[in-house]
Amino acid sequence: MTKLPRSFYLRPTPRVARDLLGKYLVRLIRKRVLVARIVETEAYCQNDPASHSYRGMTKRNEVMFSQGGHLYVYFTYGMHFCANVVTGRAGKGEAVLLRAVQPIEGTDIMLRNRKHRRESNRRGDADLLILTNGPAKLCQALSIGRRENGMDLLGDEIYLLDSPKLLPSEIAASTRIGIRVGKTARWRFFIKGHPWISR
DNA sequence: TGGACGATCCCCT
DNA sequence: GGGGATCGTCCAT
Repeated sequence: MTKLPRSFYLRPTPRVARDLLGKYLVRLIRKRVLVARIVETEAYCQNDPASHSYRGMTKRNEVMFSQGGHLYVYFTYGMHFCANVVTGRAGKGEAVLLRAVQPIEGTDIMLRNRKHRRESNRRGDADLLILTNGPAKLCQALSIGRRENGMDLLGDEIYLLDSPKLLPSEIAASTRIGIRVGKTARWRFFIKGHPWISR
C-alpha cells in the first residue's frame, strides 16, 4: 500500500471525508507501529457555522488554514484532543474530523494508552470495541495530542495509507454529531453497520 | 480580566 | 437520558 498523495487532500472536503473511509492511519511512536482503519468521519467546510474556521483564523485554528494533508489537533472540554485531516488549498480552512477507527495493529499499545485513564473506571476500558469509537478516544489510543498538531501527513510519524475504494453501498451519510449549528448538512460519513462506529 | 462555552467521555439513574 | 469533569480559547467588558 502507498501513502495517500497530496492531491488526495486537495479535493472537495465532503468528498475527502467520504473517501477517507477504509484508509489506514499509521502512527509511528517509539519504534512501534500503530495502525487503525478509518470508519467514521465528518467534513467541516468554509462558510460552515459549525467549523472552527468560521470566524476566521486564530492561534488555535491556524493549522486548519494550512495546505491539505496536515494534521489539525485541537483541545476541548478541558481534557480531550480531537484529530482532523486538513483539506483544500492553504487559506481555505477546511478539514475532516476523524470520529472513529478500528484498531488493526499495535492494539496492546493502544489499550495501554487508554488504561488507567480514570481510577474509577468500573466498566474497564480493556474492551476493544470501545477503544477507538470516538474522536477523543482514538487520539488517546494513538497518542495524538498537542505535539502532533500541524504534522504533515506525507511525513513519517503519522500518515495515511491508501486502500481499495469502498462500494457506495457500504457507505452511509448523516448529519454531524455534537454541534449546535450547521445541523442540516449531511457531512458525517461512516461504514454502514461497522462495529466501531461512535455512539 | 472574567465568564461562557465546547466537533467529548464516563458514570449513574 | 442526564449531568459532572475540567481548562484553553475567545470575546466582551
